[in-house]
Amino acid sequence: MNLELSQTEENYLKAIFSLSLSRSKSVSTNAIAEKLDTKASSVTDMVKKLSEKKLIDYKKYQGVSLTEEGKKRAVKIIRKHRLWEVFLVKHLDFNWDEVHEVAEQLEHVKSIKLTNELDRFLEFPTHDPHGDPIPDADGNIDHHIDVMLASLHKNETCVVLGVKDSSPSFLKYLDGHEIKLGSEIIVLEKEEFDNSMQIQIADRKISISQQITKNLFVKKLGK
Amino acid sequence: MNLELSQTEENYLKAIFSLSLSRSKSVSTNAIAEKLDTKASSVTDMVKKLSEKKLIDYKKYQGVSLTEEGKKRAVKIIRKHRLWEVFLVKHLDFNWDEVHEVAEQLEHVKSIKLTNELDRFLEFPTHDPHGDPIPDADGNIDHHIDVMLASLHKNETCVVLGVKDSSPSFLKYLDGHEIKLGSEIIVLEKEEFDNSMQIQIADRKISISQQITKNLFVKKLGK
DNA sequence: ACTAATTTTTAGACATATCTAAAAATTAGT
DNA sequence: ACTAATTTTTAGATATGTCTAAAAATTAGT
Ligand SMILES: [Mn+2]
Ligand SMILES: [Mn+2]
Ligand SMILES: [Mn+2]
Ligand SMILES: [Mn+2]
Repeated sequence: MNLELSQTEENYLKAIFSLSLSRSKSVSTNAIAEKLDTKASSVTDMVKKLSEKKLIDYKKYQGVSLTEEGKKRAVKIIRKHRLWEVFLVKHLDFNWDEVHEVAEQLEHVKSIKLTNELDRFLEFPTHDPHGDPIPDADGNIDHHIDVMLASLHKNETCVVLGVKDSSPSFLKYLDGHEIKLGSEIIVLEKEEFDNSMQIQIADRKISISQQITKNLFVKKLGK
Repeated sequence: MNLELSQTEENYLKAIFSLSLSRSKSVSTNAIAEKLDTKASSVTDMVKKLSEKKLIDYKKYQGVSLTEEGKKRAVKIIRKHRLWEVFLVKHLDFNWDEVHEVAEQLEHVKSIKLTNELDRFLEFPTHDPHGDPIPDADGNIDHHIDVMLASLHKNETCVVLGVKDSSPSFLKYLDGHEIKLGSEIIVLEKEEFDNSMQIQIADRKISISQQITKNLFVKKLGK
């Protein structure tokens, strides 16, 4: 039994981890297939392999969940992914919509020293460029207080903490409207009809659709 | 025909490149097998594949050599490898004997922007931690002026520019004797019998074997 | 030039990871 | 509870990269 995982195996663990956060409980074969853009039959094969390695619990037709060891491995990969994203934005002049693809590769580099030294070099960042929390060296990870902008009411004020969708197209949309992490938003109007919002951000008033408001993590501001 | 090369294919190109520098002309199947710690039969298979991709010239039983395109690819990988080594030593507190293994992984990350931004971030270094020259973005590369310490005579003085062998064991030996890039060395004696040398380095006098003197690139100092 | 040693290639096998198509199991609808 | 739709698994193929053992070609020695 090989302790070193292939990049593919690591990607499966990460996918299962992130799927169990939302849908909780056990994760279906199809959900994994969709997330990884592969076929259900391929997932079944891999799931058997990871199960033999005791990284996931799997019973035929019952879906899968990560074991403690599997969870540990997944968190380590996520830690690396997010640290590299911080590096790319802070030091290599990448925009937040360009980092994901590169971090997908960097996250598989195996060296504990590399990860921890990178963490130190970056001065132990707590969040990545998309507002996602970075696990510490022991695997502890803060979870999102998932308040979406969509849940706010007229006249409430908030600050943008993160994005749920971090696809380049969404991030470019936000860039285009100068919505960034830390931006303060006031909800001026909320349309009953399509749930779009009229908001004030800095000194601009704009209208954004529910597609947008459902993908922005925010913190409500007292008052 | 896939333009993206696998890590394995990249490693073959790099191996062939470095073998053609020393032995020049065409590189033998066995030499590649030894360099990559694999079997001759595996090399034959891969060599056919790279030949189909027009990255090497290959005729049965005649050995191989890189095409222009193959050379370009090899140099790009070497550029990445060496830039990452600089990063690890300068910013992540790695010793020069720890970087190679990690750079072997990092060199395969695909992103031209990543490479060029890293180069800028490092302020366009010309040499890696082992004294090897770093190709520029256009693939231009200085070649070693390969004067080895072994070729010097009694009373000649030189400065250490690089190491030929960059195995951890050799590098640790050098650390143990405080021999670094930039160290000035005076040849005090040269033994006829075993070619070992008595040298002066800083204010210490030490004796080093031919195994060592044959693996240190130096620049002679006028007088 | 012939034989022996060495190098290189081929043949056939195996492991990983993927796919399509068909079969089996589960779930949903009435 | 039965049937239909959906999900999941199996079976069989393909592609990559590796290996051992045997065959073929080259090179070296006399
Ligand atoms: Mn990402
Ligand atoms: Mn991210
Ligand atoms: Mn190296
Ligand atoms: Mn080096």
